[in-house]
Amino acid sequence: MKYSASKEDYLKAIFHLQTEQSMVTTNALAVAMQARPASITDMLKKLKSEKLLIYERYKGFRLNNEGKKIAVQVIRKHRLWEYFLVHKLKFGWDEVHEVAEELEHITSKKLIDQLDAFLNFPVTDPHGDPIPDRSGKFNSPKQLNLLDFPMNTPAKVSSVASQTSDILELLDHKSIHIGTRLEIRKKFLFDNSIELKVKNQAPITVSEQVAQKIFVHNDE
Amino acid sequence: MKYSASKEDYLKAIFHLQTEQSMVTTNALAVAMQARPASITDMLKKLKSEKLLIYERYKGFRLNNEGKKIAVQVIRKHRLWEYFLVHKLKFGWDEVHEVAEELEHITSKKLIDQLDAFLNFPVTDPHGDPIPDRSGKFNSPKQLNLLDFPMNTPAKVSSVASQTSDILELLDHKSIHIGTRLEIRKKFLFDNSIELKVKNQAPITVSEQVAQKIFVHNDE
DNA sequence: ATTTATTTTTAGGCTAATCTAAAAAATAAA
DNA sequence: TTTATTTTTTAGATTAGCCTAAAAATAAAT
Repeated sequence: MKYSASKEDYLKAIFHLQTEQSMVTTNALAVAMQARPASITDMLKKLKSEKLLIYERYKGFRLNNEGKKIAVQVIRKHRLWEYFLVHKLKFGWDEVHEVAEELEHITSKKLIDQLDAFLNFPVTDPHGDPIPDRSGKFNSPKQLNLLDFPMNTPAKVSSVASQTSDILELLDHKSIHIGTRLEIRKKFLFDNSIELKVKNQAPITVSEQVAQKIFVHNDE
Repeated sequence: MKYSASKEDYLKAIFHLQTEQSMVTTNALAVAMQARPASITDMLKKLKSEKLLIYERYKGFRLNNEGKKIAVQVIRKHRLWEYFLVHKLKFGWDEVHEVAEELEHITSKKLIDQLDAFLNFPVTDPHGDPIPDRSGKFNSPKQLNLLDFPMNTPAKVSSVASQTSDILELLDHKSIHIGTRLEIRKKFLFDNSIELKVKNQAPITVSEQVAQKIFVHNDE
């Protein structure tokens, strides 16, 4: 249950890649890890023999549950440390990444749980990315129209579930992009349209069809 | 100006050993590092070629100024993290060492200086050992009878220079232990006895013989 | 459906930090 | 002062994580 910093970095990188492509390729990981493809293959064999991922040569790979669990814990540590650096040590949000890359490999479970409590269980890091809780559950993105957290809670756009130029044009026109912070102001039962407030803008309304395509997460 | 965790550990261990014996031996370091003597010799050659210590084969070794400087910075980091763990994350003083062994190798200078400020520039770690400041200066323990800092400055017992049961009984009776905070109230020139104030206690007086055995450091 | 290009893997090396076993130097003892 | 003991160093391996260069498998193009 103890992995080298390097292995943890691989698991984390694979985790991020496999949310985009369900099968990850050697080359993609080589780019992400800034390493040569041959090195990736070496490490894949080790991670496979430790039963952290499924992998068949020439066919790509993906984490299994065990691998995901570890990756998520590393991500949790990374984001909690970033939060600590910004909110307690007065770092700028743009200068915390490198330091967190080191801190995320400290192994004490107690350390990270106490840190979490000390920080009051934050749900988003300084870049707005969700911080998984100690059981590994993310403050997971939800469709804007199905949002269950209360009105006026700050939310942040994490993805758009359609890449058709029609919806992108619409969102672009309303200045809604990945990362945009917004709040729900009102839901109209008549047509399930939603009134939103984006910072420094007049309130805008989106239809149910649009809201279905926008994924947001809690961002308090 | 960047050294591996392993090298930092060697420098730190040598630093501690050379306060006791001015020339450190391969075997002594092997014991301290829990490694075989052959491994020590290997590393000594590397550290020598990096100009961190003086070393002649078969003759022992000691850190030069550059080596000491690095060792002290590692010790500073270790002790600041211990302080953080105890005072902010509610660790017990007896469970912080291992975690600090990892944290001390994080390389960001800014991190450690911001942490220092966040903690309000503490001068002693949870074990009562002095924390060097950012320039590397120690708040070093002094014999209670030779104390040069002003009256009523809070001081903290860092060690007792004798383990005979006679003196331990006396100190125990007066509730003076390692870690006890006290202030000097008065020095009597007649017999060099000293009047002390320990928190929540009536003032007490100790003889010169006792004061000589008590080492304290500044603890404001 | 071959040929060509790309991707991935294998084969063999390198470095840091460790180890064991054996040789050499220093120290202690007879 | 020679011999024995202890300490230290050398010599040669090992492991993790990376590399380059070449071979093998897959994918793309004609």
